[in-house]
Amino acid sequence: MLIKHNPNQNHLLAALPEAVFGRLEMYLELVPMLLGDVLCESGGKLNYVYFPTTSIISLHYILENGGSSEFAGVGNEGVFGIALLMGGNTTPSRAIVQTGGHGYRLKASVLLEEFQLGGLLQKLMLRYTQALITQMSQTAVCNRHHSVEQQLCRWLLLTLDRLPTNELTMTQELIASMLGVRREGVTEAAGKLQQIGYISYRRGHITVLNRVGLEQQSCECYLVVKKEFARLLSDVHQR
Amino acid sequence: MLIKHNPNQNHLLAALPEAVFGRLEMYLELVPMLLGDVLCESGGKLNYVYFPTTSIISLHYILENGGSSEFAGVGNEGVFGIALLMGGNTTPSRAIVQTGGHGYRLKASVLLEEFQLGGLLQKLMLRYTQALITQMSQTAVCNRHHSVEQQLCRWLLLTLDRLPTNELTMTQELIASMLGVRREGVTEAAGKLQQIGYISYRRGHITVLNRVGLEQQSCECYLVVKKEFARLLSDVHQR
DNA sequence: GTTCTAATGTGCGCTAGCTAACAGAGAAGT
DNA sequence: ACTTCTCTGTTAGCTAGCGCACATTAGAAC
Repeated sequence: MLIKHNPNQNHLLAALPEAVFGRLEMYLELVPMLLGDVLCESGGKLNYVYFPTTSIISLHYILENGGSSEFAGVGNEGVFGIALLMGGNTTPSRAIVQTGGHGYRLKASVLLEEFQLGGLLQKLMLRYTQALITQMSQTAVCNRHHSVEQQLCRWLLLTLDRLPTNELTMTQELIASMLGVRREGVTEAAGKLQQIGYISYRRGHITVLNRVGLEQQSCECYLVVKKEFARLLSDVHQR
Repeated sequence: MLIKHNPNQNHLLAALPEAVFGRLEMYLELVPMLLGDVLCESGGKLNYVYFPTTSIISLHYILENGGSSEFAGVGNEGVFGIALLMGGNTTPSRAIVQTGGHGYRLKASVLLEEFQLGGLLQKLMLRYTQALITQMSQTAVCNRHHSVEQQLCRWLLLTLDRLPTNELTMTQELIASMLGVRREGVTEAAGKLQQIGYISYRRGHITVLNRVGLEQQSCECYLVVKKEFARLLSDVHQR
């Protein structure tokens, strides 16, 4: 099975002007990213930034008592490793591969050098940073106010937007740890969504049957995030 | 009553090298910031960035159903208006004055111009952005996992760190809208804290009597945020 | 096919926080 | 002093989600 990989599968890389991309191209490494891979531990040093193409990265915080929650996700629309550009080198959170696939990585120093030229790459990265901020703040509010079912819808939709198909490979246990709720809570919510025919699932695989339905069942948070990403990153030039 | 105001009361302004500060100084406007002032509506245009000195700004998101939650606060350690530098010009959130006082504002274009020089101001702003990101992500996790009482402690401590005294002027109603919980929930938690002697309050005024106690009662989130701010912004040169 | 393991289904008691309604008590104005 | 208004205290159900225990079953491994 020969799959064609291409940096342009990542929207940010695809949005770089020819000249910038040319400078970076030779340093881009295609890497397989397996489910569960930890790209960066809490407080760990970041040596690379990652541009997912077919994979999805989840940004988590792990509490002292073992609990955890995702506060942002990164798929083919984005990049993981922003903290490097911000000058922090690390973060108190953990980055883990939530959906296996591929991505391109770039040595920190290479990206940083280009960033400091202050050109379009810088602009693009900053725009993306703001989009990420919106995602985080919305997650904070959503965690406070919305039901597990609403949050599951939001999460499914955001994940779906990053994948080429309408099927995701994902156990309920894993989803629960993303949302920071009990596995049983996810089972219940997912069961409900299956009953009304919006999704169907079997052991580790979820297929979305009715996207519009999910959007209606979801809280407003999904659309807020989606629209903000579109607003911030729509006017960036695509090669 | 003559209070001496000084831009150096804001830590970011104070951290600017002489040369940079010199370029900005003439554009800095001292402005009173009154409790409840809305600096920026959701989706509203940002014309200024604000460097609080004695005031505190709260970043909120207002839900369709009227509910709301703070996802970050900005005091004398920071600046409001980062979205301008990120190139977004606006955000889906609202910025409101949570504690009245003063601050300095700067025309967006002036700061942006200096930012684009790529010097120390840029570095400082990016560092601060990362600290803000930590605050937001921690708020997201905290909202999911911790009790109202723990969150109240966290919030009191973060607010206290931005004020010169150990008294805050703040009704329980207002705190509740910050935390995104019921007013009664705050009454109960505050009552408990008062009973064990950590705070005392009367109609709109809260005095912290035992800071260490609060830290123990609080969830880990307070210290995570505090330490990350220190880590990211400690090595910046202070004039 | 058989076995075994991990994923899912379900039930039960419990608690935190919510809705709602109202009582008491400072503070501020007249 | 008196009124008024806003803040705080308190109560009584109610519900979502939790913790825990255990049953069931799909699918992988052998």
